[in-house]
Amino acid sequence: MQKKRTTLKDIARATGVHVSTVSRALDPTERKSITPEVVAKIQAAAERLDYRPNRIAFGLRTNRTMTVGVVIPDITNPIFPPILRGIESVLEPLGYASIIVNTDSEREREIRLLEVLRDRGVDGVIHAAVLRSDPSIAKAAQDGLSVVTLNRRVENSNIPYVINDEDLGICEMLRHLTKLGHRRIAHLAGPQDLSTGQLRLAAFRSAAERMSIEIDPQLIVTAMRFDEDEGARCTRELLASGHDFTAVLCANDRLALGCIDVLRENGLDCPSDISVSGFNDMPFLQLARPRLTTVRIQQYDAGITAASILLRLMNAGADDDIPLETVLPVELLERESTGPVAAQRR
Amino acid sequence: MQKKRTTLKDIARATGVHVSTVSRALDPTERKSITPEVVAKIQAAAERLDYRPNRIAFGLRTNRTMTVGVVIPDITNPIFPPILRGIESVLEPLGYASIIVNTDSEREREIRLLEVLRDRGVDGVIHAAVLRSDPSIAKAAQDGLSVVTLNRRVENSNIPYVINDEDLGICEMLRHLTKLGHRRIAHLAGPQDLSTGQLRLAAFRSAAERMSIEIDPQLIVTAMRFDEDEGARCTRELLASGHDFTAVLCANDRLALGCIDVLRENGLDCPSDISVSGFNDMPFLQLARPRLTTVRIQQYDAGITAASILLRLMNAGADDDIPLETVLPVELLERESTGPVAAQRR
DNA sequence: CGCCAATGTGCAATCGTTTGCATATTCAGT
DNA sequence: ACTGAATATGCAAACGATTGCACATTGGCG
Repeated sequence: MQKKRTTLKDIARATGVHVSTVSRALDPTERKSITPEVVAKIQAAAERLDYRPNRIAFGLRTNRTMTVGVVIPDITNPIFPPILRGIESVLEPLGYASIIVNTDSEREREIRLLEVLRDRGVDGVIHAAVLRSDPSIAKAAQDGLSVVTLNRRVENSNIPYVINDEDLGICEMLRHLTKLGHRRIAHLAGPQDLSTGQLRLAAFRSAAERMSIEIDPQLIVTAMRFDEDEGARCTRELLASGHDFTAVLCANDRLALGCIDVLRENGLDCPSDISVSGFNDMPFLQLARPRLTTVRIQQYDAGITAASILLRLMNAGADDDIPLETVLPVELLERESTGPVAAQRR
Repeated sequence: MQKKRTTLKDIARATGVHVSTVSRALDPTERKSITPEVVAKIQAAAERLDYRPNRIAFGLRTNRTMTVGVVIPDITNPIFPPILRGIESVLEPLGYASIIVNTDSEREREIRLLEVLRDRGVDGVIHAAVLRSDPSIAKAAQDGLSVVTLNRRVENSNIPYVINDEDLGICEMLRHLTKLGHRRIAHLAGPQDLSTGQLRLAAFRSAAERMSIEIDPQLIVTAMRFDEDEGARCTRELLASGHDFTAVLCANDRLALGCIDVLRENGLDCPSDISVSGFNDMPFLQLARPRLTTVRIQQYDAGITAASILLRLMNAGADDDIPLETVLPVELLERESTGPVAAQRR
């Protein structure tokens, strides 16, 4: 029932020229081949009739939809909104719109949603939910779809990725804890099929080795998801194991929040009994008490960076060489959840 | 550089029938007019060639993009992600994709983004960022665009809207406070150009009247935005006014969080000195201490409801009568930020 | 055996653009 | 004034689907 919009044909009729002339007059790069006064006439008519180009027809003809897909695990996870705003801040001014889809970290969903995006002819995809080995996205990239991955990377591929300096973050955190006197340090690792989980665990191991801290293998527990429930479960496991520890370095903030809750349930105070650290500095973390010591990652900037790379990818001359890896700096935030190792141990 | 996809024409060539026959064979509602064996042959070919319909071409021909626009103030505000998931949960299975845009509550941005959405030929719009009087969206609806507003409503229009039972929520909160003995109750009102702000203030006034509680006009302070900074500012104003109060009923959670911070800065404990209440029960609120007494609104369900109504609107026979107003139930959550009025007043 | 209705398929136009090519006009140079 | 280039515009074919209509085939029935 939409009131019909004015088309090139309408303008052509109104100005007495051919529709192709109108098309050229309205296209900045083609405009030069048209007499200035007829350009003026056409622009005036376009203005008067309130012409708005039909992007669908444009898309069909040119095979460019000016749309990008953004794949994330779950928009409800607060680290993603800032990323999305970052992406939007570079893409939207250029006329791109984005379609955001949530995979809930389910492989079938991810595959299906990727199909959906391709069906809609997106010009590119920013993917913040890839698995470490992810054939579907690799294949899409192979087929010529422009793809950038964010926060994670798919191995053995030449898909550009933007990640945070996980290594440095973990390393600084570990140094921070040792400086406070901690030696028996547990690690709540993230899911190992996600590159962040895997990277942070590897970073933990290698940093410990470098600093000559002996890590009891029993003190490394792996979560199946990055959420509070898993943080709680892993902490219970840790306590049940009977192995002693004075600090827990968690692979992200949500694990840390779950961890602190369980410690409290068991009469252990954070930080006076046990220190706990997070990773990400997610939004709203400042509401939690004790305020969590964590590693800040650049969420908004990550979005900006990924979008910029995607742009270059989409408009790439083959000449253009796009950086495969971009590592964003991180920052240690010392707050209240970590403190000096207690004098008397439990 | 995309590897070219298979089209109806390819299937037609492969099966030796006309492209229109292929189209019909693949369309469930048209299928019945084609001989079963040729349907089978066509489907087999479609399968074999991995045919995926081109939605762009479909959109151009049928004027249906199977895309809806979702307009929100800011995805970074945690009440929106659940709403979006709710919307997605009904629209995505039906083949719709959504384009989400952030207005940052700026009128020009809102107008421009609405244009963007219309340019892209969205089939409908869910608008959670309208102003109380909003000509641009009213005009769009007039032009035949399907629109539903969410959380807010535009006055003097017949645009269907989904809101929460603000009235009931405020009323129950006020009753809760009075039951605790509070009489001198302040109100941190939201922006009055947003219908939630306006509705909640009106509800506050009328509920107070119904309960015969006298409200000092000086104890009503209006925020310019729904955020912590404004909550803080208004609370300072309240304290500076010198008027006495024992409770602050805030128009939303973020105002309440800002309020509590400022009270604490001034040596006032919540709830033992002053009770504070919020509204929305936004995600991550449970991290805050004291845990905030608030009114839970149904965020996910609001998304579901709005999407369902939009669907009916988009597929409306004129016969179909769509509810103009949907009011979702709310629930009072008594937590720690409200308590009995202190024996000795400051 | 012939006629008509029913059924299945093909034809071609259409949606609104873009774009390679053909054509018409202008203009400069001799 | 005539040729040839340069320049501006028009023509028409795409892009990939849908859909009203025409046509051909079949089968039933008198």
